[in-house]
Amino acid sequence: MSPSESEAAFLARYDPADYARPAVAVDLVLMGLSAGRPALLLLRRDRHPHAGRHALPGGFVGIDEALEDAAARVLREKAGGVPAHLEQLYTFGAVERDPRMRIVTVAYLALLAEAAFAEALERAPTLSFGTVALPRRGVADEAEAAAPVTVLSPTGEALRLAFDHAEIVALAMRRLRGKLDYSEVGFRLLPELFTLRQLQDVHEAILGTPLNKPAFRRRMLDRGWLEPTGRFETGTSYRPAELYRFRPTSPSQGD
Amino acid sequence: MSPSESEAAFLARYDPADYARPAVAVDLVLMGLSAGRPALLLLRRDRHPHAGRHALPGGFVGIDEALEDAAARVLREKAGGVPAHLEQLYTFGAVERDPRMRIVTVAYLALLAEAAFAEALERAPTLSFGTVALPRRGVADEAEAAAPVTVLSPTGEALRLAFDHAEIVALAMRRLRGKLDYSEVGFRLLPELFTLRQLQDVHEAILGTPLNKPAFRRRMLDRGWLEPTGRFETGTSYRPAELYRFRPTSPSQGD
DNA sequence: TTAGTTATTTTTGAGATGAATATAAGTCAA
DNA sequence: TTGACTTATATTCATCTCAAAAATAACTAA
Repeated sequence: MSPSESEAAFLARYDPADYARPAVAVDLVLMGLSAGRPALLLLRRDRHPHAGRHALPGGFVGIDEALEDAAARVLREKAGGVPAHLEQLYTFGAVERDPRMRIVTVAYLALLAEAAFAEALERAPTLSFGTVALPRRGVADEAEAAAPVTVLSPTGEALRLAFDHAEIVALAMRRLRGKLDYSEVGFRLLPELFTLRQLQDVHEAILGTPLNKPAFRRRMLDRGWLEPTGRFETGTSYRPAELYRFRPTSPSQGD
Repeated sequence: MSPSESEAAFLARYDPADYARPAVAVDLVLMGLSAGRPALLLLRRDRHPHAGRHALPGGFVGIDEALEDAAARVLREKAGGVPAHLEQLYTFGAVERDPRMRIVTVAYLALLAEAAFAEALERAPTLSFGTVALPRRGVADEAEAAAPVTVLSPTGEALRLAFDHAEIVALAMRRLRGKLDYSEVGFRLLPELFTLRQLQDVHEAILGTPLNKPAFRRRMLDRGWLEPTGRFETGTSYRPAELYRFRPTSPSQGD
């Protein structure tokens, strides 16, 4: 091939080396809050392998489909198209992670607001529900230790997850915790209008630890992300709190 | 299939659905320091597509090869087996990112100590060298803005990178910056024994900003990661600094 | 009107950080 | 040998952040 050959000519006879290829999939950690606890949406497998265990919703990536599009499609297919914040987590590629064949899976974290989470559970009756048991954020584990996460069924038994999905869920929790304080992920779990107490509840649920109230509100307000609406919550006994709205400041990148 | 069928029997006749699959590759950001600046090792492409541009070293993932193993293999093949810290960055899967065929690539960050970096450049004569021009860490860009990174040749011209590799390099820099202060990546760019001034130089090079010396040394020493050796640097004019060694405390996870 | 509960603000103190200064330890040149 | 010079290291002080506590405000229910 001469270097002056045109790019078009080169492409025309390009022969894609055909070695055996791993399959490429996406798996989604559909996370929301339920009764103040971090919760997941799972599918119970009724087939080999790992029949009877619970798995993350996922699907293969189409040959003409971008990774993000595949993740969005799986979200639509499995959770009925509820709105969610999607973010790539990590890619898992151990050789034996699926006994059927070699599958490389790109894990995504999908954050659903509480209403969307409940709606997904209604719309898709095959989805089941698990809460994440936090290993109690000890004092000295700031350095995101490899926290072994346990997923509990609504009745409180520990669920066995299929494949390496427990590892994926653990990573999702770790990522969420790590980003919570300096990114906007916390707001993705809330409705559009929310009180500072609700925001604090979300943070406490994810961190698994109580937070100082005045310090938390000052920090959040100083961030410049909160827009007071002048409206107040209703239906409460006692003094109603002001409702805020999330106002993203900069273009803000996902990681 | 009856649910009581044995798993082995099921696997025996499992027919892996054969849709067209994307190819899976790994690309490595080989990063080190050269003369106090962040630097990269690149390969100049002599073929279509993007002939003449510079690309990250990479390779396809074997059907029986874990992702990390593929990354380690590429490191061996392209950089002559120098030691490096390897860490998965992100997976890029846009449909048209390579005009030849659909390739999903898992990007890895490889950190080479200064000696290893120089050694790789010697051993692999096809590798070329670029420094990363930092867009000067402005005051208010703490929220990892999408910093457009420029890679410069040794003579100072801007290099054009192939494919989406500029994006990958930008992400690598962002990740490095983000983790620098609370993880051990800074030490991966240093030899086993180093002075506090060298450590500070590494941080300043990556952040692109000067740091307060006493505050920096206090912070680092308080981390508990530094083990004084009682030995001192030699060959310097003026007072020699003490040599320290990195001592990882906890098992410490990668991201 | 008063007790009870939660929202919000203010105050206080501890700890981390940045800047400046002081001291120590080496080389080099006279 | 001495002193100038340079850098490492230690100390001091002011500032800032943030947690904890206390005080105040706003509402409901009795």
